[in-house]
Formats: sequence, structure tokens, C-alpha cells
Amino acid sequence: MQLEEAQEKFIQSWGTLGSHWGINRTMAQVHALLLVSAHPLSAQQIMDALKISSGNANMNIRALIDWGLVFKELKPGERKEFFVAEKDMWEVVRKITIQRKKKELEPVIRVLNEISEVEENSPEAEEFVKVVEDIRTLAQKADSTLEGLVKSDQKWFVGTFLNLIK
Amino acid sequence: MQLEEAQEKFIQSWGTLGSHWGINRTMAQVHALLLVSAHPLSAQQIMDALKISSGNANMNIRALIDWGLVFKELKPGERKEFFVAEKDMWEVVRKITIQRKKKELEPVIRVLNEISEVEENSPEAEEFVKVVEDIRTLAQKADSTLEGLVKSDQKWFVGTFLNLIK
DNA sequence: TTATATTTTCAAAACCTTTTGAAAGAAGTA
DNA sequence: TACTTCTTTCAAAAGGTTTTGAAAATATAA
Repeated sequence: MQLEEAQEKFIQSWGTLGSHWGINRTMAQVHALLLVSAHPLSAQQIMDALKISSGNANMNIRALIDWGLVFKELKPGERKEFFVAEKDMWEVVRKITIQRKKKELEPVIRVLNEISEVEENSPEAEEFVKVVEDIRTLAQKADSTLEGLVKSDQKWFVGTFLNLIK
Repeated sequence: MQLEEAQEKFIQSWGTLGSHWGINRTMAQVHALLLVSAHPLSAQQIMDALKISSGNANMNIRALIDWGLVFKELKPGERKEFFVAEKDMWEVVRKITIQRKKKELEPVIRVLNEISEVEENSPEAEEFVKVVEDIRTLAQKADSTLEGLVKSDQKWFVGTFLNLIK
């Protein structure tokens, strides 16, 4: 397979994966493009490569920067900005985990805490509390696990931790 | 807080979480409704409770059954079908993991395997292969981890495993 | 068989998210 | 200052997904 074809496939595939992961398709494609680029790219180059508008490019580049997945790079003498991707995949996983934990898991845990204080004055209410407590336990465990993952380093995770689970 | 208000909040919250997890909002709400119902519900009761159409209810109930998150229950003497949710949260997590692994992770791994066979006849191609290999390693580790999670039982996971990561 | 209850299908409508591109803004240059 | 280049904004358009509800299909009972 030739390089260009492989890059194309990678960008498409990463875009699809991203769209299942709270990262929109284009955002993931921009990230993929920067991942496989040997050099930093300008907004214009990204627009051309992915055939997207300036507004779209700008919006998604900014979002990627917010997530910490892409960095600005200024070249001396050049007015325009260039962009590079975070290439350490462990960092990428960590940063996506941080965002999703904050946006998804934490709000649910807050609601679960709230509603587990329902008055247990009927069999239905007792049953309800049981279900909610069960979910809350699991959600808090998941939260700790992700917190641990975010804090751990890759060597330990891949080297030690994964051997335990298999 | 009163039971009804708490149930309402739970259903909304579960719906929001679901929509970030490859389960559409209504599908997650149906699941939530069944989770907090003390008794099996008919399609009509689900339609009334969530104020959704018959088509919508039917479609999402069927999807939940496909995922193994909801079961049909037939009552003697009753023509209509009743539905109950899988209430073991560990099973719920397992079943969602199975689906998402199959639909998202596995296809990406297939593409990564394919494109890592690109001809390494330039520095760009070598760089590309390095990035792809890196991702492939992580993806395969993630796959093993999830496979392990799917096969492990909750007691071990929550009791032993989680203490290691904190 | 016919009548009735229930489930399923699917095209159209509603809804939500993403993308576009023109215009405005910002920043450097002459 | 005015000019050029690049970035950002945002209302409208496009695109995608979900929902509706009438009609068709299915199942049971009489």
C-alpha cells in the first residue's frame, strides 16, 4: 500500500472512531491529519487537505487545542499559525478521558447523589433506592478507575496493570 | 425528594449519559424507566410514561432486547408483551462493552493492521508507520483490557482489581 | 371465519448538529 | 495612515438522526 492511501484510510477511520467518542468527525480528522503529518500544518493546509471551510477548520482546531490534543506552533518570520498534534498516544487517551469524565460521568454522579436521598416511604421507593445505590457504587468505582488511569503513567499501566486483567 | 421527581430525574440523566455512549436518548430512557419500575411494563405503558409514539417505543425496545439489556416477559392470560430491564449493573456494563468493542474498537484495529503494511520507502512513510504502530499497540491493549473486563466477574473486579489502580 | 388487540414497518416530518462562506476583526507591514 | 494577510464569528444552509403516526402485519379469541 502506498503512503497516501494509508494516510487517507487512517484519517477516515480515526474520524469514525472519534464520532463515537464525543469528538466530532471533522475534529477527529483534523487530529488524524496532524498526527500523520511529518511537519506542522497551517489552517490553510488543513482546509485544503480535508476540503473543509475556514470556519469549520478554525472551530475544530480551537476545540482540539482546548482539549490539549493539538498545539499552536509559531514559525519565526511567518505570520500564520501552524499546528501540531500531541503524538504521545498515552497523553491523548488521558486528555480524552479527562474531558469525558468531566462532561459525562461527573454530572451523572451528582444526580445519583441527589436522588438517592429520596424518602423511603414505600416499597417502590425502597426498590428505587436500591437500584440507584447500585449504579452509584459502580459509577464511583468507574470514576476512581479513570482518575487512577489519568494519574498513572503508561509504562506502569501497560507493563503491570494489563497483565493482571488478562 | 419525592419518588416521582427522583425517577424523573434519573430517567433524564440516564438518557443524557446514554446519548454519549452510543445508545440513543430514548433507548436509554426506556432502559431507565424499566430499571426503576417495580413491575414489568407493556409497550403502551412505556409510550405513556415517556410520551413517545408506538413506532419509537417499538424500535427502541427491540434495540434494547438486541443488546441484551431488556427482556420480554409474557404474563399468562395476557396477550400483550411486558418488558423488564437487566438490573445487574455489572451485566449492563458488560453488554454495552461487548457492543461497543465490536462496533468501534475492532473495526479500527482492522484498519490499523491493514495500513501498517504501507511501504516504508521514505522518511515520511517511516514516521507514519511509527505513529500507526504506536496506536495499534494501545488499541490492542485496550482490546485485551475490555476482553478481560467482559470475562471477569464483578466481585473480583471491584474487590481486587480496583484497589490496584488507586 | 370475523373481530379485536397488539406489534411492526416505513415515508414524511421534526429536530439537532455540523458546515459553509461572507463579513468583521485582528495583527503585522509599508 | 492604509494595505495585506490571517483568524474569528455567526446566520443560514446542508446533512444526519430521531420521531411520528397511519397503514400493514400478526396473533388470539370467539
